[in-house]
Amino acid sequence: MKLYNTLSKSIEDFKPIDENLVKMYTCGPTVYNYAHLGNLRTYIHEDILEKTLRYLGYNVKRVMNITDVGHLESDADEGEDKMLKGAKRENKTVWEIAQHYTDAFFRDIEKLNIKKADIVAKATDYINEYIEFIKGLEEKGYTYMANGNVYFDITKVEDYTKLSGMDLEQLKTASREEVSIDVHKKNPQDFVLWFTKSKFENQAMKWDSPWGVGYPGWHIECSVISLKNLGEQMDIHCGGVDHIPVHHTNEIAQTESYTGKPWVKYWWHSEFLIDQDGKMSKSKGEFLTLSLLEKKGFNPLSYRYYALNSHYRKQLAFSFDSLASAENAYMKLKSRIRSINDNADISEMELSKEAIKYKEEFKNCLEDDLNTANAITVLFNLLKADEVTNSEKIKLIEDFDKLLSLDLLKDEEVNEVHDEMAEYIEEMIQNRQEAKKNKNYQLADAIRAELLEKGIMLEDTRQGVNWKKIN
RNA sequence: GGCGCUAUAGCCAAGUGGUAAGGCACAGGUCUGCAACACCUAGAUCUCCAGUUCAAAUCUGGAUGGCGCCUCCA
Repeated sequence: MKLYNTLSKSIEDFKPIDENLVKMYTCGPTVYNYAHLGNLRTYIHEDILEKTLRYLGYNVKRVMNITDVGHLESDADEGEDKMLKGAKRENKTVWEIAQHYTDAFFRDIEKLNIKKADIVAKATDYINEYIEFIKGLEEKGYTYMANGNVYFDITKVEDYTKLSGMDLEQLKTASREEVSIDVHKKNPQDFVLWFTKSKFENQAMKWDSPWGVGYPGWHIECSVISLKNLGEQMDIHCGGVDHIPVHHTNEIAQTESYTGKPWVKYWWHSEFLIDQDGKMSKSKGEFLTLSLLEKKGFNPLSYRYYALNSHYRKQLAFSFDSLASAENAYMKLKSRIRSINDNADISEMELSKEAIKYKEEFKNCLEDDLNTANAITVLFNLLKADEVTNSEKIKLIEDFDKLLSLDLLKDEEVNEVHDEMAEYIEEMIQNRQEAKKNKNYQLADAIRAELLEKGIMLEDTRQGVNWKKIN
């Protein structure tokens, strides 16, 4: 399998450290608000990555953190704590906020058919481990105290910017004006490992530590949670591109300083979903959520289809028009599959050479740095293929859908109506057929119009009359 | 101010040296009393300029547009 590695800035052959187990870490959500569509796009592609590895026969152990301890707006200890801000807004304790949005997150990913990570770790469950970790860094001389906070000294690290490829000298001299500067830092890139100074009187999340009562810095959780659950080295670390220059860079600095070993073999980053106004951002306030899509009548899986139709390393510009077009395509795809499903004999087990060719093509697309758009094209080509039998098609679609997770073979119960209603519909159809036979088309059309008004659409097919519920 | 990504038909989007996948929408057709469904068919020389090459959307240089990062964010 070929995979792009941010560390080398090139596509590499994927070879896990231990061939029997792929260790994978994915940065999870900060639970002070709902996940937005951009966040979810990343989780969809991470899901594809994990499922592709499993599809190719690897065992995978995947860890995801839930950030439930407050992040500040910046290391300068300014702005507002996010959890606290959420709590104030909704009149709840920070713990309630965290629980509420954690639950909402898992509901969202379930609707999108995203597999839950094997291990889901809450940041607040690892406080003692953070303290041990910071102590370890302190003993090795990587830290300093200033203004009550414990800082990591990046000048002690060789090649601090190896992931981002940025030039530290340039960063020093040319920083944007709006960025507030923490005067206590020796170097602008130094970051806080443990805070004891907080401007927020009612900061609810506090723990005792050798440096005083306070709370952990925001980079530390990913390092410690991964060390605890995956050991000192891992294969793939995932996240959004925004994490490259700061969060992941700092994770590498502290983790490799702590263990003295190279940490992550492949860094995997997903590009942004952008809005008409640019990047979608939680802190901007207004943002698109999955439940908003549902309110507008979209199927969550249409969004999954939409996301899979583009590449994870390319920005995607979101619009309701293109989502609607994706939903249309997705619904048509499902209905085509349903029509072949009706006359397929699934008991047949052996796949022909022709059918296996499609399976290979599908696999090749995913092995090519997760080219999901082309994988879907293989699916469309399969549907059109004359040389493949219907039962083989169904078998292959079942196989593909283990990965795509678009419920391709699942029939929605769109036609669920009361028995009385069903009887009524059948009766009306009979009446209409009768009218048609008598060439009374006016009556036939009137019946069709009447049913349509009740939300029932008729379809005259070669096999007979079908009806379906709309809206 | 610095770093980086990107530009393909009305829309979404693959393709990274050999003469443009796929989907949606639209149009034409088959079917149908009509409509819808389904099926078939048609449709772009790849932002612009210059260069490398027998050959470029695909490599190089430049221009222009869009976007991201350097602040918490996927």
